[in-house]
Amino acid sequence: MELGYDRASIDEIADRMGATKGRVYHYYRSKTDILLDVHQDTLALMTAAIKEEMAGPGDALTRLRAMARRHVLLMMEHFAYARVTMVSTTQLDGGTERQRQAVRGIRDARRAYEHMFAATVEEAVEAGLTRELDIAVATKAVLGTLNWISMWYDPSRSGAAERREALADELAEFVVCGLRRPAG
Amino acid sequence: MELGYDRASIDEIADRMGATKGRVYHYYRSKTDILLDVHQDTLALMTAAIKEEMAGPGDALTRLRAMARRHVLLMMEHFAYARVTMVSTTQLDGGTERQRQAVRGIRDARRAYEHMFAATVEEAVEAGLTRELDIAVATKAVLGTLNWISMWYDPSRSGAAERREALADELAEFVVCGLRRPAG
DNA sequence: GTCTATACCAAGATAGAC
DNA sequence: GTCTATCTTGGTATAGAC
Repeated sequence: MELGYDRASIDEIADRMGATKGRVYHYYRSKTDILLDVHQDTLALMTAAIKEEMAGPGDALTRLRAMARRHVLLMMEHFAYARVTMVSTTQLDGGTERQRQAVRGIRDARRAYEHMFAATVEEAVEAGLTRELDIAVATKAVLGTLNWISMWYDPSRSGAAERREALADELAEFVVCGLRRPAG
Repeated sequence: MELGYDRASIDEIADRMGATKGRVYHYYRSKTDILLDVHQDTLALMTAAIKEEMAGPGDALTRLRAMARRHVLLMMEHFAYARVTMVSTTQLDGGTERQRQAVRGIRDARRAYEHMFAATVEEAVEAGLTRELDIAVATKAVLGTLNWISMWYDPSRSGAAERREALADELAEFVVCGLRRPAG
């Protein structure tokens, strides 16, 4: 989270655990495997939560708002994971076959995650709740608003639960308004 | 753009120039200096352009739309620079005093850049053009939508000028709608 | 101004004692 | 399961010929 993948050396990681390399390598075969694990855990956690919200009550825009809110709250709550997952997405590449397979799995999981948002946007469009828009681009816009949190949120500064709720509400409102058909 | 800062070795850079290390080090004292230059050039270019749009005609939301459009078009046109600037923002740290000073300059320039958007959002709020919102968060939301392009746009795939214009319009519309006071 | 050759070091990974 | 010691490599940077 603080240093990025490349700058975070195994020695540094071990230091923060109050240990040495040996311990790290007892649990992980390689540095890449650690990163892959972080991605998998984060995606699994967030996918489960968003799937829940997606199945909730209300029309498509109401559910999209709930998904956005939840997404923001999860990112803030698990900020270290979220930030790593966002920032190092493009750097995923496996050396061994096992790792390449893991990378493919992660890419698929990411696509599936984004697709939950895209599908809900599409539903909103078809229900006539939105202005005229391109579904793919609108989905990127929504996720951009939400994911960009990983670039500016500082958990040590605004970590209070109420503050997080307020941020989540504000950003959810922004994306819903960005899509919604103007009244009248 | 393709590999990120750490993975892009000087050897690789030289290769793509059809040269060797020697040439690179003839023009740059260190790898860090190359990155600092990319940041400075990008910020200078974009700041000049957005300042223009900011001084344009129309109310605050109209100008914000123009700024957003221009921001998107610039990011796509200078995509390699834009992507590097976004992705490596947090990795800027200077070893020498000269570099630390450059980093400070870049941070200030970034703040000033963001402030142009924040000031225009504030103007829109004060003119009563927006719904009720937190200016700082709304500005982050706007820039998130726009900057997230650096994570998904593929210039080799959708590089046609009309396509770029359409993307810029779509995203600009999204952010304006995200802020605007609902009619009625 | 550009190259080759090389110094030098940080960091990933392993071996083996305890 | 954890450590220390060590191997190995890739990558930044420099020296100096052309």
